[in-house]
Amino acid sequence: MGDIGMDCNIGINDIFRTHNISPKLEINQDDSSVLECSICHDRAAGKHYSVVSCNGCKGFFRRTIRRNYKYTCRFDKKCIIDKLSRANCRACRFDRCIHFGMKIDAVQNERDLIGKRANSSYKGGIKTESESPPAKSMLIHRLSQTEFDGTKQNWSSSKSILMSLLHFERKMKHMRDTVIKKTNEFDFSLTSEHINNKEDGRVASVNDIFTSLSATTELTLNWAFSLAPFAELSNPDKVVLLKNFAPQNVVLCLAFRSMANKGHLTLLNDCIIDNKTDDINHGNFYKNDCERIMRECVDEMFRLQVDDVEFVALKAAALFNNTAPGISKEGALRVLDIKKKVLRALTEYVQNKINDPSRIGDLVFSISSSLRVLASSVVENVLLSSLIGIARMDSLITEYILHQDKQTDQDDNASTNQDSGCTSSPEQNISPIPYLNEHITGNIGQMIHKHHDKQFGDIGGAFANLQASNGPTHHQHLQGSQATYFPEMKIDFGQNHFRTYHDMDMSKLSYQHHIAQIPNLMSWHVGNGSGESIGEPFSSSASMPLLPGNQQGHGQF
Amino acid sequence: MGDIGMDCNIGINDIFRTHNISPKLEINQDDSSVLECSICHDRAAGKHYSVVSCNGCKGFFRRTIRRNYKYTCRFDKKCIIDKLSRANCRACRFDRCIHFGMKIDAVQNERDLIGKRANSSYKGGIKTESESPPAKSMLIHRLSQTEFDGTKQNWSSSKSILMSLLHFERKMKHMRDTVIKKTNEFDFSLTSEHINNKEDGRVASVNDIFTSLSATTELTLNWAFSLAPFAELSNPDKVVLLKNFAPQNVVLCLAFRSMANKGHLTLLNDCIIDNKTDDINHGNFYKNDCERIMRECVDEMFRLQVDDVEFVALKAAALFNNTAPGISKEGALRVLDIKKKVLRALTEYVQNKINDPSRIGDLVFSISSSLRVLASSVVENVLLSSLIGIARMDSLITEYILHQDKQTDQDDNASTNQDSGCTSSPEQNISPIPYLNEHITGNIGQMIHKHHDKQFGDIGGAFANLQASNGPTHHQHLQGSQATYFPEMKIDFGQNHFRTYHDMDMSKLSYQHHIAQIPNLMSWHVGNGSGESIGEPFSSSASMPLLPGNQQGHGQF
DNA sequence: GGAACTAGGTCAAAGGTCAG
DNA sequence: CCTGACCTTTGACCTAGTTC
Repeated sequence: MGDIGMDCNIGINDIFRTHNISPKLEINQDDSSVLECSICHDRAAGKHYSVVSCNGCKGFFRRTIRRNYKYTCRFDKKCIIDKLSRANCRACRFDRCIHFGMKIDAVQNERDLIGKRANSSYKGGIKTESESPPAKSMLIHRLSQTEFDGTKQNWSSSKSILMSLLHFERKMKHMRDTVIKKTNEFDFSLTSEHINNKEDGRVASVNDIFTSLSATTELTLNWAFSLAPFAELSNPDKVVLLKNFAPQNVVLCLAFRSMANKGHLTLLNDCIIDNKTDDINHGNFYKNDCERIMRECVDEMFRLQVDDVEFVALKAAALFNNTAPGISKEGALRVLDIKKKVLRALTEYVQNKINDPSRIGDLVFSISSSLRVLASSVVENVLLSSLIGIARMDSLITEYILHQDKQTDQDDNASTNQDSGCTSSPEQNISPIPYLNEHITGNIGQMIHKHHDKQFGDIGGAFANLQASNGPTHHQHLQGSQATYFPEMKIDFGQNHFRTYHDMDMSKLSYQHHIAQIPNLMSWHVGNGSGESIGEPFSSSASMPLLPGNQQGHGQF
Repeated sequence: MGDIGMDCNIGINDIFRTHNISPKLEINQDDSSVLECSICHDRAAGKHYSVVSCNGCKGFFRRTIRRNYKYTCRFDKKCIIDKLSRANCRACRFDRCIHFGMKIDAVQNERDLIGKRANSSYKGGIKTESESPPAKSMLIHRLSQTEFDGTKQNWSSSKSILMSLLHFERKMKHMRDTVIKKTNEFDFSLTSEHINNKEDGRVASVNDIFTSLSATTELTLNWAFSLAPFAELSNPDKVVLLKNFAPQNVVLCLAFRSMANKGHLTLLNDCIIDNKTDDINHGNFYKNDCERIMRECVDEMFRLQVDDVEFVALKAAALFNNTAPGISKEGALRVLDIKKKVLRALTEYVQNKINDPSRIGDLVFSISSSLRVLASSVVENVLLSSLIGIARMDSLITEYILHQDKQTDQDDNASTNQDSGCTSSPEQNISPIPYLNEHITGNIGQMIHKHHDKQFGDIGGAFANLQASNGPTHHQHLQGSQATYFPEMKIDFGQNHFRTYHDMDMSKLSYQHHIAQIPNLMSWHVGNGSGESIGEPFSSSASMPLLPGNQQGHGQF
């Protein structure tokens, strides 16, 4: 209390000053929620005792003065005062009130009881259900309505960071249906699929999987671009971060969404992937990933009971990855700064939330350690799905999950009908960074992914020779109607698959000789269920011991 | 929505806002004011944590959450909870609290003191404050002095955990030279190598790389078995954890050892791998991994200035992975408990060491997020090295890095001369867990890794045909003395390589048809630098745009 | 008169206390 | 040590007085 003297220059000046600085400008420009309490960074409710402050600090100051409380800090007078911790140390909170200029004299004496609502009308009438929902829904309404214009986001305090993240998370949720609907217009699947219902919901088809993947990616982009610190990065850095982050986000969101489930994953469009029952549509192709994501991520999230705040913070930490391959030096520094802030906010939140000193480490370690490795697995699956011809990809998946730069130098018309709005903005100023897709972790994946050589014909020929020299016994499926991914091969390839080839813009991405390396996979995955697929390369059940289930057995094998 | 769960979206606000949702509906519904506690039917004192409840249950719930108590019912989880018996079974009482909807998130963190106890006896807060500074400086001192004998290990307190870990870390360091010397007796390399010195030290040969890999693995096993909580696990669980951990540990130790370096990695035997200059021995095979490990791990460790304590704690957290594939349920629980203790110890250490609230999150996130993905990349590299014939593996690498179960039904004598003492113990009681090598993350790697088919001869033949059909121009290096990995091929394979084949026990692991799929990779990686390597499959610099640097240009290409 | 502010007050539901 | 009756503080929401 001794330092009150410093701020005792209250008087006529202050009265004038209040008016002069009146922040009307900000208020009507944006929503009032932008104003932040000087003392604790909570949302302010206007000026109180000359200081922009929240209701809590207002009441606290009034009570303190009225009742002449004296506080003593039990620590070293440096307590952090934010929304979560402001009640922890009243001495430091009051210090801040004084420091930021709350006027003791502005606290008036107790008034006469004005209690018009004395005990009867207020309680019964007002609070019964009819009025309390408006109050709450107003907040949510305002949160979801408020348009953060980027300049107004406050990323300085832990609290405001988490609030921003939560806000935009909520916003993305609202966009979900719209995005899914739009994405649904694109047909990802290349095979006819059975619709399959279980007690938990509709079992995901290949189309469902890729629709959810694409929609998740679109939401991810929207989300990232809403975040002020992200928007301030250079365009190349934005792309680098997004490419690095998008696959991880797929895993993260999938896991979080599936947290409460028992034994299945719930896709963005509410379809489920079950790792227990066999799936006739995708032949257990995704089961392995599914099992891993559940064991390493979903179960861990469930064990930890990860909440919304922790989820958004981990998400942001993964986005702002200062070691993302290809990031600029300045970008790395800025990104690191943000990452640290986010993780600091998470730490403070977790430690305030629960008195469990092991939680922060457990949470961060358990989730982050599996995130990238799972993401890389998912990416490889997607890559395989496209190579093998299970599904075709839209531009979003191609660019942000498979990390294939879009090029426009050649004729491709198949991929033009499906540009999703938000992708255009990040793409305009991209410099040609040599990008390593590190989600395809190892050498094998990377080799398949990266090499753009020009020996298509050569390898294609080698491949053809391989087939020829082995004779029909082992590889005769390649002569069936499904066997066609190489225009050069000229072996009865159907229109359908030719289109696939173009849709994926594979001619520019030069996976050709690698495709040549996985002929078996092609026949394994393509065109089952039609009854006429020929030549399973893994001809006996013993040959595929690691894909359990009954994907053998269709056709005549 | 259904997306993130309606009740999960507790924002920070909600912690303080719970009381807004307070419709007094129940009041007039019941007679006068005799509200009844939902949990124990005692007289309620209003709503608490969203549930109409009595003061007792309110306080009980708050204490349980605050202090993170875990209860176990001694009976059959059906205990009656009423006013008289509510204190009899905490587990069932807490169950009812949860069941009737008490919100964990509504429990706030501790607040400032309000009452009278300030005068004398209260000890909260002050106690830890005054004791922690000595603990900090003393810790390191005592850690470096204390001698543990294994049976006396104390894993209950944070301090003692870190001391144990530091102690055994130091012990491993002392064993280094011995282990390296022993490992050196085995010749890993299959090619003649040039010895190359740079200002920083000797450039690692292939032999150096695998010697260090094997020696690191051996030290890892020794280290793990020294740890009391590890030793108490079942043998199968030990193996599961070690297989999961060993590759990560390779990355972790490599990065930590190289932390102070600028631009190169230092192997266990002090040789260096430089990612800048070309290396004629391994033809830049490892450069990509090297670059990634440096950027994602070494640089981050340097930035964070990770110290010994933090290092050992992260190591232990990675070892005690409760989601390791194949772990038993009981094992997972025990391992989780240890992991949490370790991470708690790390958290406390970091927060005592430095007043930087962001550090713990930054440290754990930055290191753990890249660990597994890097490890999987290294594993794939090792796998490729052995498949391609760059090097042969000893039993340690085969088992703990490549995760290939040893089998003894066939004749192999080459691997008997190098069993390293500690490996025998975990192996005796291993039940045949189907083990998925998750370090080879994606489908591509997993397919290569997992399929045990019986088509060796067939595919081997296919491979031979491929070589033949391509003619000598492209693959003729395979006909050099190094070119022999398939006994069936009968192309001049030397005794040495026959032994390699047996060492790896490849006949059981059947990578064969996949090997057939990567012929190009072999010629790319093998045997360049000798001046006579012919037929780089990636023939122009434009063909490998994603490996920046100057690795093109050796040989005549 | 009324919109915008900022004093004031209210009270459910957080918190803490400390004998038992 | 935990319990729980009892007390204090908090802060979202509301009213009212003042100014423009």
